[in-house]
Amino acid sequence: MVEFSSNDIVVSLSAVIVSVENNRPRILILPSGDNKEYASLPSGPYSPESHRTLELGLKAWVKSRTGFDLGYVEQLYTFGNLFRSQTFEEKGLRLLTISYLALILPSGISGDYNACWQNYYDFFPWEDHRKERAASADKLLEELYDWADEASDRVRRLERLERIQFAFGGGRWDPDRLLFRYELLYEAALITEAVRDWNAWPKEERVKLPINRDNPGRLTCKVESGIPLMYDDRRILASAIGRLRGKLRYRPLVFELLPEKFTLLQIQNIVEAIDGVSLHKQNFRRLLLSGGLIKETGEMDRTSPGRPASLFTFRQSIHMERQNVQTWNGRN
Amino acid sequence: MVEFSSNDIVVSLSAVIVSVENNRPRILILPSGDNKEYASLPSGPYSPESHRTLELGLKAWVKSRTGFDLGYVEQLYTFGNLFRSQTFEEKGLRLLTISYLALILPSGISGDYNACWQNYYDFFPWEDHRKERAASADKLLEELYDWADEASDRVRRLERLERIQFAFGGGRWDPDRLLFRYELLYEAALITEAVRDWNAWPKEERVKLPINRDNPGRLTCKVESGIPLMYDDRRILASAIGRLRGKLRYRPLVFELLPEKFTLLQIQNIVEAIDGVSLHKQNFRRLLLSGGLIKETGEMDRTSPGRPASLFTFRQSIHMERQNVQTWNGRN
DNA sequence: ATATCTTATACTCAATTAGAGTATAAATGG
DNA sequence: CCATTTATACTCTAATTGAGTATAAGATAT
Repeated sequence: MVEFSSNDIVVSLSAVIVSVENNRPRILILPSGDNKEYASLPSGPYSPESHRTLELGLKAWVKSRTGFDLGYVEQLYTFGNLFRSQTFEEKGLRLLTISYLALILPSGISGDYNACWQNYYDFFPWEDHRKERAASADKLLEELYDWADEASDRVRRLERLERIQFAFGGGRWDPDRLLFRYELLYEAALITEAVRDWNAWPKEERVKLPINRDNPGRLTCKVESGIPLMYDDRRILASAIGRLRGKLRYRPLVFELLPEKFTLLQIQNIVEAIDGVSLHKQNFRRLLLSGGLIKETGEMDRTSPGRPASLFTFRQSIHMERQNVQTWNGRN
Repeated sequence: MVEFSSNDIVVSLSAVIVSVENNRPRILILPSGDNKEYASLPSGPYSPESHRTLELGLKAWVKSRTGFDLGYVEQLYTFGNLFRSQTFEEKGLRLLTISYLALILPSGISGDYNACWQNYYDFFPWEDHRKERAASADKLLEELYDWADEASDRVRRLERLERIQFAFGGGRWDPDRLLFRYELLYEAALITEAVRDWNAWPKEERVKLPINRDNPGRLTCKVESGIPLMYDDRRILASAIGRLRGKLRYRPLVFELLPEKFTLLQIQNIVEAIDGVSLHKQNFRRLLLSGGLIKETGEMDRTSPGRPASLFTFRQSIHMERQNVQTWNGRN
């Protein structure tokens, strides 16, 4: 048997906690302040002696940092590569981060905690296409084309163009590709963190960083590319939102974000907020009704103007995640 | 900042390495022997000082244990709960396992390595429905109904029945629910590991184990429920195969398991082997041809009897994972 | 009361896709 | 020539999707 030694590994648990209020998708962050330069996701170290499972560890940390009791929690990805967290690595430690996605109902934050809600489009301004294609998407696209032009040879240039096409969709805008877009923008040094990370490391290590832009210093604030976060927290956030968008399409996750009783428009608004696109109302309705996941309560919602809407509940019978594929592709 | 201490955590990397040969889906395992009671997945501890990334660490271990250079590798899930690995936990260590799925082309194993290929239906005999519904599926189903009857009250009994329905499909058999089925069988103590784990722990801890069968000792070999593996390796395997099945449906992963040039039947056979179901040949063909992922080479395959088949290659242009949803639901 | 605004809901229609099957083609070994 | 095997083309129907139009039922302004 091989000798196990892992004294130089630090395991941390990070949470992307999402809720939607007033058509705004929000996540919980711990703001920057004092000596902290960047805001960060709620997180804490995993300690086996106090936590029976990883998930319980995560919940305990989130509770202690934000006051929230998490319900629906899903593990996402474990990050462990080099060049993620300078402060740890300088001490010879490797940071291993297990990331989680959590969905909760909107609610306030007690004054005891230094956490706050923030619209996640503040971090990805190019992602919100609900009213119209986000302006910053086109600006970033221009910058990406410049970046493609800067490639050292023809093959590399074509490869960059192809990735740009895939990410920003010659044909259709695909909300699920959020992470792919983020990583492309990072590599093109259009994301603040890319430049920050590049500058932080000694010269001889720089080539190993995942930026291959020839002049990474040229990111200035002329392009709106969102608020940076600590370490690679924005990447973790991107992977979480990308996953959430994808999963929403084939699993009944929306109900985690809805009250006991809700109207069909409420569901649609939440899905649209998360996906950043507008949907065809009548078809969305048809899909929901045929899906068999919800049932009418008989009650009416009269809080909004216009004709009152039926209130629905979701069928409790579906404890199991229903595998029913539900798609809502009809754009508006 | 909170004090980080993780001297009591052991991080290991485990691989589920899949290839398909002669319509048999196989995984690489390290057989039991000497003082090892159970076979296990190839794995090794993560050591930050030698591995830049988790994935490189995994590849290095796999190379050293089996001689294989992995190509396509995908991270799956990180397991870290208590009661996973008695040997570690007795020493006060918590085992954290990051699991990976790898796909490779079929090839032999050099005599230098003590690894071997094994059909994965040996571990999940109830999962192969290609020729007909697996016989063991129905036998296990009967046992599960007994288990449901043993529930302490009516509500619990109904909940069990519902889960059984969902897993073994009143309506349709869903290959993707492999993990769900495995966990149900484990809980009903129809999986050898369940009984092993239950017996291994001191009495006062037993209630916390995820088995709530009233008499777990009654698993005998009267039901064929597959070969057990070390620790929770069979659970890891179940999650890997479940994920592979699901992902195969909407991502072009099959090509990792195919040679440069292939016939359409070869693709179909691989998909059928992995999914454990039979598909409608003509419709499968139509789907592949309309998908735009493959192109004809002009050459013919004459190695099999019958009319020769066209040889295809997959379009190299698609570096990016194509998001094209390809479904093959037409059963035979 | 009536017009107007707003949202909900019902219904239509064409285009596409899925599921299942029939028919024919091109090879092989007797 | 035959049967046998696999490949491939084509048909047909039922669903599903994407995009509309039409109508209903409230609140509010005039």
